[in-house]
Amino acid sequence: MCPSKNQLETEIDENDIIAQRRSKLADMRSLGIAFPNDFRRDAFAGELHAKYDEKTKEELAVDAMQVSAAGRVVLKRVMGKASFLTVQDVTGRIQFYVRKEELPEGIYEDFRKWDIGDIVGGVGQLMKTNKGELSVQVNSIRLLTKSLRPLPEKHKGLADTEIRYRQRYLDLIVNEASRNVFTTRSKTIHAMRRYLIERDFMEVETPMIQSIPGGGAAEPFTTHYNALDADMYLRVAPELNLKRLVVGGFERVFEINRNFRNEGVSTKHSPEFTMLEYYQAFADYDDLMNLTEDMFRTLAMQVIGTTEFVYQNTTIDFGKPFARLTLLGAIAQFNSDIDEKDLSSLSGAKKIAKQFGIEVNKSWGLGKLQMEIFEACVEDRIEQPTFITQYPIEVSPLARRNDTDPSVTDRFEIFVMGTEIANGFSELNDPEDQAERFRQQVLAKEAGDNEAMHYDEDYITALEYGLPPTAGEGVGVDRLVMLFTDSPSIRDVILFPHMRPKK
RNA sequence: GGGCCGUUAGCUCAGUCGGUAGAGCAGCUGGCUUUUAACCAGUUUGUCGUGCGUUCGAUUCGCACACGGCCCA
Repeated sequence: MCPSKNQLETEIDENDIIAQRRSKLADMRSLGIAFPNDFRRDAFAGELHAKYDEKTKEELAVDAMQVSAAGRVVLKRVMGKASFLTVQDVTGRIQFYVRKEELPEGIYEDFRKWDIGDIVGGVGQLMKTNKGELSVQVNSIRLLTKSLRPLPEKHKGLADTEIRYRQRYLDLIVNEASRNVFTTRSKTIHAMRRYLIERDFMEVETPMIQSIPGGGAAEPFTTHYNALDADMYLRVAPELNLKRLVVGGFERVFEINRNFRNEGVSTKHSPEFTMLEYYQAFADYDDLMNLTEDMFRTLAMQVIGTTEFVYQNTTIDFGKPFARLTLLGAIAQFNSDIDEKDLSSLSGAKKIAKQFGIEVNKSWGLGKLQMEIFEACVEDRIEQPTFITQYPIEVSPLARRNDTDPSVTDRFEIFVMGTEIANGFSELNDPEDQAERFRQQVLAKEAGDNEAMHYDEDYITALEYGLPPTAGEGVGVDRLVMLFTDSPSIRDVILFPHMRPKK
């Protein structure tokens, strides 16, 4: 009989270290339960340090506190009759002091064979060593889970980005900085949720699988829904459904969830990314800029404890009022040789676009040209948080027209360190205008723009029932976490970034 | 999709102007009852990413491919 593929792979993957550990596990199996689950702890490393680091050796000796702690062995210093183990749990590291004479007969000899990476539990007295390190002097120690594979190098850790992403668990075991990134991510999302709930927003979940992908200019992933026998899409945004909910009377809603865009991968783009999207009735884009500014400031304080932080060697200040510039004003401000007037005519804008080496597509209107020029000569250069407003109608098919200048919308995006962090606007609630904008999108799609939107008839119907005056915004959660954690790549803040399957 | 860089022991890395490889850590053996990346002595481990080519000989040179990273579109 041929061995299965899995067996083959396992065999190929084996080396001496794994074989030795597997043999140790076999010995454990022969003695009884090799993977026990009856050890209970009453202490965590981090709490022990927080509570007792200040106590002296003598004070601890008088108290003679008994604790039981558990975790993964990350360092060991074994001597003939006594040893020190550094054990890591979810809160940090605590040292175990293991003395042969305090353990039952024969246990110390077994213990000496345990490996770095094993999960152990120990019970004993809290004490301080002569060098002042808080430790648990164990009178009972058990191997709770045998680790068959050697951990990465104990000091330099795991550096190989491919392994860090593919085997994130290893990265998390070994690299404290990586653990911190993901706890910061969790705190950010928690604080965001609390911020909105405190302001009477209701959290909702809307479909990931949609028959018409809407709400964003992006190419969707496609799939087939067997039970309905229908081709479907993974959503590119929850926008249209959230606004349907506002039509339904939920005047403040938000969703923190994944969006999927079948597009390029880069340090700033992941095809599967997390977005906060929220809608507030009886508010406009100006209200949301104010809310965004306050929310970002609040999150920074709550999550990293300061509104001033360093991102890739640049100090970012969320404490000062965020700059606000119109799209055309920003282009003019960052390029002293460009005048807003030149940007306002099709011929002038084309000329400027060509100066920046932009390949002008014939189907582009003035608005698209202006957007391209902005991206070419402003976006990357914005460092401190800056709202850009008044985006052209052509590139904002769901946003409300400005009352005084109908060629632009009441829309903003906020940029930090050359990256768009959020996009919001007063919602277009005129169903007839929206229908016309959808028709323009369909024309663009037919002309070959894969990112153009579909015509969503039901959404128009919803608007015809009446969407109250509303503003909404999407916030790139991953990108915000990148800022808070000083991470250069979006993959660094996603636990399991997509990788090409290994062959 | 294009450009550049990388892939060597379980991990972190060196190296070979072409003669099949080393260090530290981890592992193993021995010693050590307050260590701190413990220490001391000894010791094991590699399809040098894959394939093809050039060559007497390729981990090293060339080409292709795979995977990853960064930049650009």
